[in-house]
Amino acid sequence: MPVTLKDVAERASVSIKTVSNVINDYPFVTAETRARVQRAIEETGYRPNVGARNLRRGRTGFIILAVPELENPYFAELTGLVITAARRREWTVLVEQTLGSRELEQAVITSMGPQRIDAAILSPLAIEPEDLLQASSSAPLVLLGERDIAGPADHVMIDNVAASRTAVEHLIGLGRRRIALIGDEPGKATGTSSLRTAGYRQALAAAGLPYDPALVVPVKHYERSRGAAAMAHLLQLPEPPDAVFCCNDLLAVGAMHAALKRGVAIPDRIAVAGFDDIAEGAHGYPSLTTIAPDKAAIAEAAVSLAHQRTGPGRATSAEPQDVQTPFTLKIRESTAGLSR
Amino acid sequence: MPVTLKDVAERASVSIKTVSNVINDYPFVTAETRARVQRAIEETGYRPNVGARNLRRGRTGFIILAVPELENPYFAELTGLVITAARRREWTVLVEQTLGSRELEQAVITSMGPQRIDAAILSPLAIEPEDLLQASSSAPLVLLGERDIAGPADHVMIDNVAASRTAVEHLIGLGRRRIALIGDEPGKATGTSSLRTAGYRQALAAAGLPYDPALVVPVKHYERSRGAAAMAHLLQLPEPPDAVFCCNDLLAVGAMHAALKRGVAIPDRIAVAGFDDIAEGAHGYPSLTTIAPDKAAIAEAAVSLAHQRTGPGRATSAEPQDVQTPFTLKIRESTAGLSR
DNA sequence: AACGTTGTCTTCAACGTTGTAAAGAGTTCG
DNA sequence: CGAACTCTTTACAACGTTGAAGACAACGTT
Repeated sequence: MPVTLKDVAERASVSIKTVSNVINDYPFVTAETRARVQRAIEETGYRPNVGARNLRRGRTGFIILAVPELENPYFAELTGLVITAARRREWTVLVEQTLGSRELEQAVITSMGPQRIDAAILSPLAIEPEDLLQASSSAPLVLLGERDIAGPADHVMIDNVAASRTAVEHLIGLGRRRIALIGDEPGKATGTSSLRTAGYRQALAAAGLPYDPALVVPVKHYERSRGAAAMAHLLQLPEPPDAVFCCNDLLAVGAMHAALKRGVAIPDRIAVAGFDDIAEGAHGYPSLTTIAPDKAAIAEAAVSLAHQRTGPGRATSAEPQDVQTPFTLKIRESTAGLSR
Repeated sequence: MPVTLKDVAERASVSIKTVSNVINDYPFVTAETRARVQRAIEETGYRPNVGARNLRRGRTGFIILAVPELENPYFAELTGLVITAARRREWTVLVEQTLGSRELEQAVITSMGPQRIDAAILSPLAIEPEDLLQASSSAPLVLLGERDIAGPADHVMIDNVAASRTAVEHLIGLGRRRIALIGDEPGKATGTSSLRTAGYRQALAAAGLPYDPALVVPVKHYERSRGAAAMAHLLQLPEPPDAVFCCNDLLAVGAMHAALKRGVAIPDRIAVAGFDDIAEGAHGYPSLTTIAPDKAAIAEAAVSLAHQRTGPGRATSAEPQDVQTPFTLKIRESTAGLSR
């Protein structure tokens, strides 16, 4: 039987409300009663029932974090950071996996889950701009990723174009001239892949290198096996590339595996760079050069935006806000070479 | 403003309770009223407030899943599976990271988190047997891992001894004779590492191979860098091993990296086997031979046990239950060799 | 001495839901 | 034809909490 306010109140010989007042730091309680109540709380081991409290207060204390899948280490890491950031604001995180399904993402933005929530943070893959408009009436929404979709949602992002340009510039700086890209998604005009592809093209153009569509390999899904297949394809071209920029680290890991399996030395014959900075890349063989978004900053910004929207002054900032978080380029063996 | 029972009731011109009755499939409702209420529910878009419902029902609808860290892909994957299994039972999962801290693990087993919970599933690292006894009064607890700790908790496990014995037997079957182990934890008499070490010793003994303590490398933490350091140590021995069994895949990945970096061919000069079957190992270079626990079965069993304990007949099965889930050995390039 | 002020504590109602019990409307039966 | 039954719906209270407002005492002010 959990201890309730009633139990504490009886033990301290005060009303339930006085105990509540002590707990909520209501000022007009004598030091004497406060001490007595405090003691009763400790003796009984009372802990508030946040469910009941939030019912009364008209909030829920929950936010949803919806990511494509926890199996992707990038999202696993981000999830851990969001949980930590949310706790600082007395929020409990409900983790949801959308598996890239448009329906599941719609369910998140319209707050259709079983639990009521104060806000939602979504890392979108499949939703379309029109989905976003329907969601206006539900809980505040924070999207992770560039604002290429108009709609009533805050955004947290890194500058994907600049980041991928930085990565490709690094490859060019190494003297590479035939640079491929793995991770284009031809069907999608919006979304991460199009931005990263744009950065790739910008870097090529700035260096006066030709854009060769044969070197841009589309993938269906950002997972290791697709990266491997893409690399296999590139290696059998008549003129294979001397460097590959992969739109995320999972693709890069798969690509490296495929290359090594065929005896292609990395970075000697092909340099590889990725995006996300997952631990797997840092500790793989060879270790992976990559763009490292500041994941802690992303988590903190997302939770903070959600918090602002749910606070009392939410009317004031009706305009959707954008927050840009920093990134760095981490140069490792897959481009810089092995240090023996 | 969320829709409540009251809104639906007004629209259907019935009492709140009748709406509740319809929702809960109370049999004595005429088809006519039921239809009218159903329509009102659809028109208003009513969705029950599970928080209020569970407050009234005296349950919470939450279980805690506490894992060391989501960054470990094994736990990330397991977490996803537990969330799915819990949803089938109308449970919402609260994910907690213990980071191997004894205090945080204690907090889980004594239900000290902010939210009330119906049950807890813990993958323990640091708690000691005595911690478990204190927890008897709180929510039902399911532990992931062998019952080497007595206490009032259910257990879900694979046969760690048999599993590691299987892995080492595989190495022996390849003709390896100096087989090292990475991942011993000398201080801990209980826990995963001691069981896996035991399986290792059994396999050696069964094959008539000597047990050489110099080949058993302790680590502080099951992470990639520790595996790399351990492998570096093994390679500089006067008589280095020709195979290594790592107590988990992260250690194995780190170990392989360290070996490859030094130009040691895998599996030609050293074969490597791991434990956990994380995706990273399957797609790394070379791909990792490993023990694959049936993670879906673990998740399902854990949630199912928790469910039994919270059901109405909880008194009947006062005895702690153990469930053993299957595993398989996945043979890949790190022992079988590269297929070009 | 009557009054307002201030501080301290309590009563009451409500958040959204469901279990209990009772009320109302037929039906069946002795 | 009243009693006993069945079916259907409703009123009420309660889960644990907190905001609003009230009760009461002690105090200072005119």
